[in-house]
Amino acid sequence: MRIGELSARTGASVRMLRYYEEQGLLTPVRTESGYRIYQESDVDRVARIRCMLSAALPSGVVGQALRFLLDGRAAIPDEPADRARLADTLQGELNLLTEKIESLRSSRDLLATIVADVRGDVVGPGHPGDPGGAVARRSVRKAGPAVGLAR
Amino acid sequence: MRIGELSARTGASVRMLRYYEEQGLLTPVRTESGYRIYQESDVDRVARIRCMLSAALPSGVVGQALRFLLDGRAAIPDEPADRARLADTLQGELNLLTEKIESLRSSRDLLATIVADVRGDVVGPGHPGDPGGAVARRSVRKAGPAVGLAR
DNA sequence: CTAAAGCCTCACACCGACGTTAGAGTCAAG
DNA sequence: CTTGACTCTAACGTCGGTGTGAGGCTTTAG
Repeated sequence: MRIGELSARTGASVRMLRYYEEQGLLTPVRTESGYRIYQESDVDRVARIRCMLSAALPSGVVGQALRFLLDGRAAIPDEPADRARLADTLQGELNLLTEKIESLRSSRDLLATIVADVRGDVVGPGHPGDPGGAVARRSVRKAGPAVGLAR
Repeated sequence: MRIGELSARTGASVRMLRYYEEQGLLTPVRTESGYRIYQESDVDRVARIRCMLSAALPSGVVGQALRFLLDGRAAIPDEPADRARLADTLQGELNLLTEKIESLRSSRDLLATIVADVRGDVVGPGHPGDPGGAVARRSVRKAGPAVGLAR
């Protein structure tokens, strides 16, 4: 497919797709006239890219991770030494990714606490028309630092 | 404490601390001569700010979260309608964040299996005493940029 | 008192991840 | 063949988060 279709199917702008290519995250082939031709699998790939970039992962990490996430074992070298090096590299990125996830989880938990407070706590005395449902009422009363830091 | 000490204790540059203030995320008092004076609690606060910013949360959300942390329930609007809107906004961010986390986790898991694959092949059948955690085992032998990261 | 260290406020610069525009080529349909 | 949608490259603009000075006060140590 060409870039317009990929854009439509992924929600990424044409500009973003070209930018990803510039960064080595996508490598479409070209027609004689220079048009980019993408594969079906690139739809998936773009989704991954956007997810990882939106999590503020360095594009180098994104690129490296993508090569193996999407190309699978085909990219595994034969030489044992090469494989060892590769494993270490990937392990480093794995650790980065894990850190990032922990950081995100911490932020999410903090956000969840706040949401619960806003929804629940301040309901106040005698507010008849209030549709009480969705979220539990009990939460932080004095608004202390209820959430720990991850780091 | 003054800005230098806070910088040293948080690892954030002086520039960053001033920038956070500019964005309303920190509100140190000033001496007569204009020096910023921070509180103990600001150490924690900076850690939270950096955590949330590194998670690429929208600055508005960070600001609201931080305002909540600073002012406690005082930051929650009185008007039920305002509260509802705020809660919805935050809930939306919360959901987005949760999705992002799930997606990243799936990427991480995939990456983990690949690493295990590569490493497992390298290590061979019997390797009992190997603690899976640390990396630097039998790595970079020939050295050289086999898998260079851009940037 | 004086020098060094620390802090202040601009203010310009940079990088990543885009948006936008301009000018030109390509392609399918009428 | 012409038109209009699509694509190309190239370049500049923007915005958030930082680095890096310049020039001038303040505080602290000797």
